[in-house]
Amino acid sequence: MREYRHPQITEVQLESVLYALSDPIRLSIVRQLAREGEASCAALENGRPKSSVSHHFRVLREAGIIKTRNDGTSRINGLRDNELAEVFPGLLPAILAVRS
Amino acid sequence: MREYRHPQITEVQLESVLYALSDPIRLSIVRQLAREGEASCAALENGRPKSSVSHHFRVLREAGIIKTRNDGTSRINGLRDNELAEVFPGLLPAILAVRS
DNA sequence: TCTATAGTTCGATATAATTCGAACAATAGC
DNA sequence: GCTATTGTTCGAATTATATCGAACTATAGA
Repeated sequence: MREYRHPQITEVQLESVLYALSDPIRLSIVRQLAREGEASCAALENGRPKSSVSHHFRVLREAGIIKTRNDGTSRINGLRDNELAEVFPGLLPAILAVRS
Repeated sequence: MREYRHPQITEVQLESVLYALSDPIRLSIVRQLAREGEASCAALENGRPKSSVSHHFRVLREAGIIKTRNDGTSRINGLRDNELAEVFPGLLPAILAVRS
């Protein structure tokens, strides 16, 4: 599959990040990535339809929160936490510190 | 007018806060409140229809981000920043630190 | 009491997001 | 090449949000 387009971290919008993280499913995906590091989409599906999960990954990716790379038939997702810390210092840690 | 219902700070949902702040108009209201302290709704209208602005204040209030009290014919709004810091430490400061 | 001021609420419309099945695409392994 | 595995994309239905005019409520002040 083709590569994804990830926004430059400098063009990431605060509003888009907040919106992306305001969805419980997406927030739980981000929490899981924070706990476990990288993960495939399948590892984060939790029984939901693949198309729905794929949609949420897209929102997170386009908001600049995760990066996705190809590995065989899998996509490996990871947080862009270091980059986010450059433009929104403290934001992701503050969110992840909240009891799930 | 009757009093508003404000959620207890302990029942405020992180997702609701993030959602409320993901709207540019609401975020700008919050930034303005952070800069100037308390303000009436009218002071934050910026030429928008009153009914639209009222809607955004409601979203912010129900999310637990602002408190509103009556003062004559005006409502005075203020951030619940101290309370929010108890449940989501560092969140609001991280958001407000971002260049508008 | 009359009028102005400040917001809320209602209702209708328009726009956007979510959800998920079905079809499709890309890779790995036999 | 065939098949299984992983996801993506499309399309359609449902749901949620935003927007804003109009009617309404509540208070202040003359």
